[in-house]
Amino acid sequence: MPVQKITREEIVTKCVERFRTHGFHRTTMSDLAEVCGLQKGSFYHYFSCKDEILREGLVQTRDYFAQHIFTLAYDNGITAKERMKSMLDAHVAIMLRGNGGCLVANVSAETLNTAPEFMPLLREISDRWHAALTHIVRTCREREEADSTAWRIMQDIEGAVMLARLYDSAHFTTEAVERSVAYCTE
Amino acid sequence: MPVQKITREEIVTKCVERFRTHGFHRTTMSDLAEVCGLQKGSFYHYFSCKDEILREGLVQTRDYFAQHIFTLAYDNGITAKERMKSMLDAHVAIMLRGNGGCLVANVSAETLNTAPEFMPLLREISDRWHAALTHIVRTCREREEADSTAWRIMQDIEGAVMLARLYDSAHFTTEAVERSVAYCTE
Amino acid sequence: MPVQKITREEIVTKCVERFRTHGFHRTTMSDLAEVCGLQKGSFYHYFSCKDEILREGLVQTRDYFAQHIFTLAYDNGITAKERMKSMLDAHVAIMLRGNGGCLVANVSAETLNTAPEFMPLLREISDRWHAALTHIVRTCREREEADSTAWRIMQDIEGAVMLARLYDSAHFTTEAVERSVAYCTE
Amino acid sequence: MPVQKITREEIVTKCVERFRTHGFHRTTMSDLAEVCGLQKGSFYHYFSCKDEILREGLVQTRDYFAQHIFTLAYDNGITAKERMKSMLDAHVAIMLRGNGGCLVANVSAETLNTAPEFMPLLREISDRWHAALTHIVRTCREREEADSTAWRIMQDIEGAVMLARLYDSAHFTTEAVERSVAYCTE
DNA sequence: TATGAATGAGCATTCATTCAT
DNA sequence: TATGAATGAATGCTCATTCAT
Repeated sequence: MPVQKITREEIVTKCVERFRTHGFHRTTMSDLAEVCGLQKGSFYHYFSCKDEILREGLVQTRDYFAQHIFTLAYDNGITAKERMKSMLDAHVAIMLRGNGGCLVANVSAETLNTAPEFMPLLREISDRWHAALTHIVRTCREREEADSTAWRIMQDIEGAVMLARLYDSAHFTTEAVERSVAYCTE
Repeated sequence: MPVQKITREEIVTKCVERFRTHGFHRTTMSDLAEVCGLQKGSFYHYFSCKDEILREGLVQTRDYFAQHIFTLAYDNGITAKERMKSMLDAHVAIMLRGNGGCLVANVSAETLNTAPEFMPLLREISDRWHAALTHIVRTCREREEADSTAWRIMQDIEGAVMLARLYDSAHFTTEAVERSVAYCTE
Repeated sequence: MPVQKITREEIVTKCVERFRTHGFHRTTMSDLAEVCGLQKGSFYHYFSCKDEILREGLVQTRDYFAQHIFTLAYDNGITAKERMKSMLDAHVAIMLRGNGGCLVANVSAETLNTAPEFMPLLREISDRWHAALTHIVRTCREREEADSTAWRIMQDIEGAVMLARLYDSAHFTTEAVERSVAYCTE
Repeated sequence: MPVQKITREEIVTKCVERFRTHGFHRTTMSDLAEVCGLQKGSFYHYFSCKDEILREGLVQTRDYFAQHIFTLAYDNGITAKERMKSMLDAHVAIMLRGNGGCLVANVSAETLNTAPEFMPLLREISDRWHAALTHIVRTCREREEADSTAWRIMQDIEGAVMLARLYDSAHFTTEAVERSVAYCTE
């Protein structure tokens, strides 16, 4: 029996990273094959089509963030400020990797009007980020204000990531994180 | 000669709008032809390639914003608050048209890593927006603070537009504009 | 009335020269327009199609050679050697111009199997060259030998022009002309 | 995987034959596909572009001639006359096949001024032919004379092939071969 | 499961030709 | 006569997908 070179999960990870940095439509199945060290034809044993790879990539991203990033918001051992900083730093680091930007923002830009089937997943990732931020901000704000502050932070970070890519400078995100941390009094 | 059906400027306007709402790579020359009421081949009388249409679209957008949107920042007859509101309202209205989002953000997402030749134009549009915002904020803030506040407003608006598309709701942008106006005291 | 910028004859001259140096199929109507300082559409007032330009170019070439090159063979004031030399020198100079090669050879290569309608004209030019050479060689050879010597000279010259282009060196033609002159024993 | 219908080598053989008989620019990818019994798109598994097919065709031709035609010049078992005759007969038979002419001459005519990247390969084929001819002629001539005689033979043959196509008659080549054989005394 | 040759619809682009002015 | 915008068929090429092995 042939050795399984690469797991389905690893394939999805590499593909979604390529989508994030190079765009969905600009990435060919050949690109994905090369990135994964597979042959083009082999992909169709794992996935029925290119769209499915993106769909699964979004699912994996949603779950990864839920387990490894957004959980930082619920760590009761540290202060709200500390949680905010560690969570956003981790998130931003992923977004800036390879100057690729935010997967949700990029996929939204490419698909919202032409392939709306990805919208629910994109919203889900976004919703969970919002929930994590709200949870942190609730330590020092009323429910309603915490809710809108969380959106505001998301907007600030997303805008910062966009500018960080455009101007090739991390200071936009650094300051956006600082501002976000500052919302947490105490 | 056959009557000119459509001016070069009109073509660019229609094409760039298509790029904004449907993405550059997802838009085919056939799409553009249909949008403009021309045959595919006729495009090559006006432009040497698809990239050139985008490039010219960005130039046109830059100039349009410089003349019709960012000038609102320099209107001395009204207050800073009023200028901020009218400028951002006009800008946001364009971005939300057809649920297409921000041209600069969308084109950046699609091309920054794969076709960096568009970066200078994208930055130029962004720079001019920043200059206009800075000019307004200077009425009530020191130079340095005005500068960083302008970036912050841009991030807030860009993030708001992204969320407005994703959630199909204008309240993100409405509130971002309100917040931006509120930076202007008096 | 608009000034006639360029005569039909001049147009044909410039076009056929382009065909000779760049090939018939590699030359576009736009190329021809540029070479002639005309607009593309204007060509169709002079010629019904691209093929017609070539056809007329071959006719013009045939007549030009008959009047200006091959007549040198019939100049009774000078020796056979001198006639051979002056005629071939003039002919070769035209062939090597712009490293373009022999029009008849080039058009033959491109069209003989795909557009045989040009064959009669190509043969006609060739026939007249052969007749001129035969006339010179007859001064010192029997009819039959003169005839075959003329063909032999043509082959030598055509091959020399081909090699002169390939190796970018005129010595092939120089020597072929010398050999041809040497056939004439006064 | 689907059985390989045709080897890369067979594809190149069929394509280059088409280029020789119909010209490079007059041959479309659809023509090549039809000739090879493939779909247009399938070609791009083997070659990156049309030019590459020609390039490889020239390489294959160079190697084929080196192994099957020019080697006849070095056969010590037979006389120089016999070697000259067998080599040129084989060569000419290939050139006259399908009334296509000489590949080197035809490709030179079409590409020397517009796509000079093929020149080195064209020269290489020509050089090897010259070397083979020189080797034969050396049996009865001094080095320098043998060298120029070899060029002379090439010119005679190339010119003969051109005329054979134009007049649809093999007698030009037959006599050119006879003349070439006659250069070998003894 | 894995391959990679093959597909065929579709892409950006070219170009000879048309035609209203 | 001259234009040049417009055409549309055709070109070289791409790419997601299929499938026999």
